[in-house]
Amino acid sequence: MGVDIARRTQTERRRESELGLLRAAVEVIARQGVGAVTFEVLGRASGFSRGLVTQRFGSKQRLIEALLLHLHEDRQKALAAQGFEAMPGLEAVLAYVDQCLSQLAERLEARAYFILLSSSVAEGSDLRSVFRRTHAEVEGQLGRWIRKGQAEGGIRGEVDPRSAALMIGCMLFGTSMQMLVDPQMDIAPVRDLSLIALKLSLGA
Amino acid sequence: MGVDIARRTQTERRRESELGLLRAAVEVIARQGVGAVTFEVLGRASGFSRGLVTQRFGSKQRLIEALLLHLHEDRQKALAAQGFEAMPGLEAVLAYVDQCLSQLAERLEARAYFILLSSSVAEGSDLRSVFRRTHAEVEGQLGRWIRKGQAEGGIRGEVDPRSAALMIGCMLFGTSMQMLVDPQMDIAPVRDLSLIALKLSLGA
DNA sequence: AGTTAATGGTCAATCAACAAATAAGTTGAG
DNA sequence: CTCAACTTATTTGTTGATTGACCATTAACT
Repeated sequence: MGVDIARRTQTERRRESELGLLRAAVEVIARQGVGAVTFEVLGRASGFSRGLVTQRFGSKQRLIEALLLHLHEDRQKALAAQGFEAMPGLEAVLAYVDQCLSQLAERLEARAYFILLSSSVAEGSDLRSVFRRTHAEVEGQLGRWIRKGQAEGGIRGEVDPRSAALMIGCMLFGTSMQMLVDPQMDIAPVRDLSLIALKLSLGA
Repeated sequence: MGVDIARRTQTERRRESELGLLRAAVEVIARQGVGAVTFEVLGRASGFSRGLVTQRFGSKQRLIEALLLHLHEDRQKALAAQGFEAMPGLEAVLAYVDQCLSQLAERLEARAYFILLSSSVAEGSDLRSVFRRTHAEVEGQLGRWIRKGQAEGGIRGEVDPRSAALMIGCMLFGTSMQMLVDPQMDIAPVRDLSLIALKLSLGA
C-alpha cells in the first residue's frame, strides 16, 4: 500500500478540474481581459489541457455562464456572512457600499465580474440578461434595507426605495468601472463623498 | 457639360469616405457591439468596400483610435456650445449631469463611446489610457465649475473639488453603463435622485 | 498622362469545436 | 485481495470558419 497522495475519486477529480478551470478563468480575465480567454490559455493557466474546457462545459460560452453563476453565488454567500441584516437600514446600506468598493481592489473575482460585465456590454451579448438579474437582486436587497431604515426612522419616508436602490447600484457600478479604467485612482475620497451624499439624501 | 452631381475633389472624396467609415463604425458599435466590427461589416454599413478601412486608417486598431478622437472632439464641441460657462457653478454641474444622461438615450455616438469604453476595460486594451485622459478632462471641467460655485457661495467650501468631480464622473459613468446593460431602465428617477444627492452634498 | 482613391482576390493566423486515443478510477468475479 | 473488464476523465490531433491585412487592379480626379 503506497502513499496514495494522488488518488482521488472520479467525483473529486471532476470537481477539482471544474473549479480549477473556473479559477483559471477568473485569473486570466482579471489579469489579461476576456480577449485572452482561449482554450489554449485556459489550459495552461489551469494546469490542464486545452481540450478540457469543452469536455467540462461544452463550449466557451457555457464556461463563461458557469463562471458568472459561480461568481454571483460566492458574492451572495459573502454577503450573507457579513451580518448586514443585523444593522439598522441606513447603516447596512452604507456598509454594503463600503464593502463593495473595498473588494474591488482586493479580490480578483470582483475584477473579473466587472470585466465580464464590460464585455457583455461591449459585445451586446445576451449575457446582459444575467447581469440584469444579478443587479436586480442587489437592488432588491438595497431596497429592503432602505424600507427597513424608513420603518426605523433612520431614512426619510419620501425616498422611493426602488429608485434610491437603483441610484446606489449605478454609483457602485460607475466607481467600480472607473477603477478598472484607472487602477491608480484613489478610491477613498470618492467613497467618503459618496457615503456623505447618501447619508444626506437618505438620512432623516 | 453634364450634371456633375457626383463630381467631387479628391480631398472631398477622402474626407467623405473617412467620415462615412467613422459614421458606419458608430452605428455598428452602437447597434451590434464592437464584436461586430469587421472590415466586411464596416464596408457594407458604410457603402464602401471592405478594403477601404485599411487604406484610410491602416488597421482596425487605428480606425478605433481615430473614432475615439472623433467622438471626443464632437463631445467637447457640443459641450462648449451649451453655455454652461455662463451659469453659476452648482447649476452648471447639475445641468451637465442632466445633459449627459439625456444624450445617452438619444445619441448613437454616446452609446458607441461607452461601448468602446466597455470594450477597452474588457480587453484590458491600452485604449484605456485615452479614456483616462478624456475622463480627466471631464473631471477638470467639473472641478472648475465646483470651484466657481465655491467662490460664488453656492457650493460649500469644505468640499474638495477634485474628489467631488471624480465622484460625479463615477456616478455618470455608472448610470450610463447601467443603461447599456438594461435599456428598459427608467432613468428619470435615478437622475432626479442623483441631482438631489448632489445638491444636498455640494450645496451651501 | 499622371496621381490619388477605391475595390476585391488572396493569404496566413487564430481559434472554437470535434473526435479518436490515452490515462485514471471503479467494480465485481474468482 | 486482486486483476481484468468497464466507465469516466483527460489529452492531443485535426478541421473548418472567421478575419485582419496585403496588394494588384480598376475607377475617379487633376
